[in-house]
Amino acid sequence: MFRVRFAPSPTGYLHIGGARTALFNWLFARRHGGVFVLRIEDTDAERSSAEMVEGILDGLRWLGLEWDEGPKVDGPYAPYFQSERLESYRAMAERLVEEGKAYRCYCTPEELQARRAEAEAAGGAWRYDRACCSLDDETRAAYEAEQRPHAIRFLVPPGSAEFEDLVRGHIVFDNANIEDFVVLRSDGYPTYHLSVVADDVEMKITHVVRGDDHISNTPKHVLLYRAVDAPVPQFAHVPLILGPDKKRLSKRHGATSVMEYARQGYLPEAMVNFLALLGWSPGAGDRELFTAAELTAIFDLRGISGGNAVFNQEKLDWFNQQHMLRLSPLELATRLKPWLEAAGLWSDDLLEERHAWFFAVLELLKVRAKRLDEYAPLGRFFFSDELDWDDVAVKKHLAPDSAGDNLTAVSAALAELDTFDPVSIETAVRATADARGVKAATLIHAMRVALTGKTVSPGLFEVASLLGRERVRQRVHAAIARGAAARA
RNA sequence: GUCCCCAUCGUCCAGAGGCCUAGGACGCGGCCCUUUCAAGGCUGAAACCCGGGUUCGAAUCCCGGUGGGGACGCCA
Repeated sequence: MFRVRFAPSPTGYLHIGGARTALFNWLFARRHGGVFVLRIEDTDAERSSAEMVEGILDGLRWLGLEWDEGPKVDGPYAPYFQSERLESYRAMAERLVEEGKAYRCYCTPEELQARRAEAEAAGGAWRYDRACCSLDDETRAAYEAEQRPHAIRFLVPPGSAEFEDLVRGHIVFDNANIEDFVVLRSDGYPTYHLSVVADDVEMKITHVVRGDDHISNTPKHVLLYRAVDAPVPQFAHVPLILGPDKKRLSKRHGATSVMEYARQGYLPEAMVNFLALLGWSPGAGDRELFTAAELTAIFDLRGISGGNAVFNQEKLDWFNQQHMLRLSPLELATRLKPWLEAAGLWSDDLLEERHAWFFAVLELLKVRAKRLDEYAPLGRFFFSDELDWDDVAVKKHLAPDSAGDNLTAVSAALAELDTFDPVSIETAVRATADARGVKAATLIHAMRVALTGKTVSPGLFEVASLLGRERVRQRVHAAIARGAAARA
């Protein structure tokens, strides 16, 4: 049974990179019938907050990445907050000290910083000098007697740390390049290295799928696994997501929080599809559009590419539109509700007695919208009689001398229609154009401005049909007046 | 600076020695459709970082260089 985990630190919202890591873990678990664990790494009390935990949970829920064990779900290895598992880390650290695999370090952060700065000024890379490793018994006893605060450092053994990475292959680090890292801070809290390993061991994690930025931490982890005699899990380090400038994606690049995209009108299914294909490929075939369910059926770690990937919002837009196009009318309508409400265009009968009309409207709008936020501005004229007039359009299509007569004629022709469907309307408009010796386009453009206030809209005949005979009549007449006013 | 990772169109990917005249997608250009804008169809421009090997044959394997990224915290 495969067990994977996503282990975010609640020091910020769920960002794009974390979301993709979570997605890969989730897909891997679902693909192999494994368990997806969510563990909150809140051992940095200073920077962690409950609010951020909620933010991360919201992000995961929005994406649909439900976890099998973790906050609010629980499981055999609860609790899933590291701040509630401190005893376990302390025990592991003490065990390492007892076994001579770690030692107490009495150097203060200030001293270390000074020594580090000194070494760097001299042009060398600083590595802890093991000052406290070779303390004589007397000094050590004295320190202990006065209960001097101390951290616990792992004693890096000679040799090398190597591991098999599922996406990179064999990776070797010379232990000489690894310093005696702190595993337990002087305040009794574990550092990341200790807590991840301790938890991954206890939670029986079999595959660690995480960002590339952890690759240089991995040898430390391997050393810890060995020190406590635990089986080393499989690692898979996935490439990072970069901004357009090829730098690691960060706030500088604009929206990086997943929920920010939700607020911008993106669909979670589009985000999932897009993220899945950022750094991963199903291999053969040219298909790019997938649902989450489809992805869980084909996801394979072997399809992860080696190089970093640049986040391309234009492609996200495309995915978003494609997924919107595939939503059922009811589903689309449901997602749109908050947006139309915010625009003051919503009313409950849109999903009740007027649903057929509403769905038809959405059908016309959805090929023109890339995001959910675009429906209201695009289709406002369907829902409200207060048109947002484009002055240039009025001047061009309504103000000309012939415009009034043209519209009057069209209006008269439409009034004769038995049925107010697109085909009948089109026939009537074209016939009117012929009768008046003008191009149909002239009437169509004037009609469009009359009905929508703008020069851009869905097909005029569909628009007119959906607006209905009465509203069309009223708007055309209002437009004639407006045109006359603009002329004067 | 040290260590590690990576390297195919502008971007995301395909390519696991001959199938490559290097394929798809986004974006960009053109054409078609057409009442505008989209969507859709067709189509064009656009890449194997460089240098050495190995091989009958290399985008694919090896070495070096260059370039990019990441890590070097009592952050995670």
